Amino acid sequence: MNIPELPVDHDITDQESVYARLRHAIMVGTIEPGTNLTMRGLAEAMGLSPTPVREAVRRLSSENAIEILPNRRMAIPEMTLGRFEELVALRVTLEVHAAERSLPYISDYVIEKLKEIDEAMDEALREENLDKLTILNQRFHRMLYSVNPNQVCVPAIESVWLQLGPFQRQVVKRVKEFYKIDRHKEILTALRARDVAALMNATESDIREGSSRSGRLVLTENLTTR
Amino acid sequence: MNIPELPVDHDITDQESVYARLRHAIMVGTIEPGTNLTMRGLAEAMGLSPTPVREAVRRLSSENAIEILPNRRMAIPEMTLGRFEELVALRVTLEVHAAERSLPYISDYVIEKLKEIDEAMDEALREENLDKLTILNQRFHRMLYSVNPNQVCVPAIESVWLQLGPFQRQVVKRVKEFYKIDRHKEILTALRARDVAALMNATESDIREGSSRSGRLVLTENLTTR
DNA sequence: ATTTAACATATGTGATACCATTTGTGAACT
DNA sequence: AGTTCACAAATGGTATCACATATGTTAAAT
Repeated sequence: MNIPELPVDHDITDQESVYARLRHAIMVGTIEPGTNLTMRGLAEAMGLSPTPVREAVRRLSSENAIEILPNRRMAIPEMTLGRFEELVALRVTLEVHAAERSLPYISDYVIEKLKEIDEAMDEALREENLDKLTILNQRFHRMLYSVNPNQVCVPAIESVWLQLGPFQRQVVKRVKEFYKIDRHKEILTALRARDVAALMNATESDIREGSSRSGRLVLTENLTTR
Repeated sequence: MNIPELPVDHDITDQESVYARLRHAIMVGTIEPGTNLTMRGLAEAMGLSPTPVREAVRRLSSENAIEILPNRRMAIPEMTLGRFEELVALRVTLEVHAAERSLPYISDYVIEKLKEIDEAMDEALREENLDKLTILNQRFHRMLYSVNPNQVCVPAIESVWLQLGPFQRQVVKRVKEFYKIDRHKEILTALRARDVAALMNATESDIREGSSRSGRLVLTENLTTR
């Protein structure tokens, strides 16, 4: 298993750095669904004792990113078609909600920042750098929702991202086949016009086209090939 | 501080029992907003070493039920009017979504079970047993959303409950002043009729009237008295 | 009397040790 | 060859200890 390192912020506890590393790895899909994890294995892989690893893993289990089996062993959950549909539906509901409640707080400065992220995404797409694409896409959405000063839904949204993450890698390869219209451009237009309805529409389309269709295809293909 | 004990399920780890106890205490509002917590304090209060307590507390911090301060100390977050409005709005969105997606899986058996819970709530209201009322209300909603076999939003919903919990105690006393129409009866009627629109409406009204109005009043009163 | 400095106490963090349980392996048996 | 049993290794769970940092307190200095 390959858990990418992350820039080490000093003055951070080991537990938090393990948490950040695992979270990142899961979110970009580095760890395959069904992978079994062990405290000691992870600890050794990161050169730490099991103690901080346990705390990080427990946190991720509470975010439903890691599944605790009845044997007290841990694994990255498998994806099923039913669960996938529910997760995408929840993602749409949560992100449309978050976008709607962010609009009143949007500034031209933030719109400019979002445009820059979107341009970087175009480049990542040309380079076919899928990890980068995933990260930037999440950054785009997170920044939008975070302009709401009392924002409370990003954690819930990220939990959904975490649950879709391991499955992401299989899906993202297909994105180019499906993602014809750039919905981020539509989101930006809606933001500039302060148009709630258009914003909600664009957000929903972005999510649906970005992963829903291709994800469903991958899952149904897997079913037929088995 | 008073952290109620919970029925001890054997074959459960200490970490999980601490987690369950703290979670329950927070959710019914036993612990006041702003309370400072310490690992060793909690450990001593529960007769355990700090290790399992740390893991439980970390999980709750990832669910935004416990706040980790920059000093590495922990506290139950204070409530503000802005955060409260956001939490209620998120609760409405999530629970309306969950209810909608549960309806197709509803059976007469479950409707009967829900009716029983609702009747127990009527009794708790007569007895003015507010803790029991809170627990039963949560059980009612959780059971409804859980009939969806691929359900993935209950954890997100419970995270919101956790964040509203500490503030709950101040609010729930007022509920009688505001909660005139029994929306649970409306929910049951909508379920029996398999009427999506009515179900979503009743769910939203239930949440709004159950806590939103009285909560906002408490918060604005606090602001003026300070 | 107020502020500052020094010291004692309390707290969070992480490594280690020990135990119970589970998993893995290999030999004996059918 | 397949199954079963016994033993070894691995793993999770918790307590304890050591260390660094933060907090609280007391005494000295202004």
